[in-house]
Amino acid sequence: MGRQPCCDKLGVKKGPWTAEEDKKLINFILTNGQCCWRAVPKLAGLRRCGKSCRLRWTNYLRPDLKRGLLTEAEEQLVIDLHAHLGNRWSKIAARLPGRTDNEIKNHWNTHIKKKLLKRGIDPVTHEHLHKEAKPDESSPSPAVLLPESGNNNVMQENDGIVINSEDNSRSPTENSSSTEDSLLLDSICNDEMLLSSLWMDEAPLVDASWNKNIPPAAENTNNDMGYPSWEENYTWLSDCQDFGVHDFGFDCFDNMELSALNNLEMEHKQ
DNA sequence: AACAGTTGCAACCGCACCCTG
DNA sequence: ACAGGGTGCGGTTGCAACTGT
Repeated sequence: MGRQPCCDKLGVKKGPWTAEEDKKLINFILTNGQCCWRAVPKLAGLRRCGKSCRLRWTNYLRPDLKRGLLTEAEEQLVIDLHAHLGNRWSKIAARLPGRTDNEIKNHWNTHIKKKLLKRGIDPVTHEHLHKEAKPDESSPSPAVLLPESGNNNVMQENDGIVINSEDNSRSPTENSSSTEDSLLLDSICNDEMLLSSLWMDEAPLVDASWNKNIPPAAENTNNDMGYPSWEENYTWLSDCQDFGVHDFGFDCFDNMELSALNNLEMEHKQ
């Protein structure tokens, strides 16, 4: 009812972001931090809606993002958390450092859903689609099978939702996830308090460190959450952005002067 | 090589929630 | 208590890349 649109539809660009736009947004956020998103496009010189800027930043440009496919461990964790939380992707994403809700949602819809269906599991309820196909279901109450934590397969009862274990064919050693992933998974799956707190929405979010208005220089310092430093992320961005994040002129890097932007911009145009 | 079908992901849309005055 | 603005979230769409014929 008379609610103002988040942006003036006229003159607002839509569709894929260009390298130039990314650069502007990154520079702006790194210089000013995240402030009122509505004001960002104007201040950053972008013809985009503030919402679009926020989405682009949180889903793609944020330097603390991991790229690439989810590891087996992460995938299993997503399944586990989904069984508890349902389609609350942001809550799930909060448990997977460096992953975004959008990324997880996409991965769920394109990969995990199919995998579960293949195994005869309903991706919505996490219950077996064909009970008869599972003759040994003698357990009176549904149980949650948490992913391998070290060497113990933990069957855990939980709120009447069944999570099937990962493909039985997958041996623990086959789990290609990194030690970090395993530790993360272990810590989460073994932490009943955490699991219950997920229900209560009270647990501290793991990515809470990536927050508003943090000057890049401060962010650059070590954090005790073990997130990649800005230097590390810079490397990531270099790898992942085809236009080269070195074009961005992070002012937190001594040797990255804003003036370099212009040079690199020219480079990009070639 | 060309085309059609499929897949995967980035981005958009609209609603809901939260905060502030 | 209420209204309005800002932000976050989940669902959906569009399109590029990939695969099969």
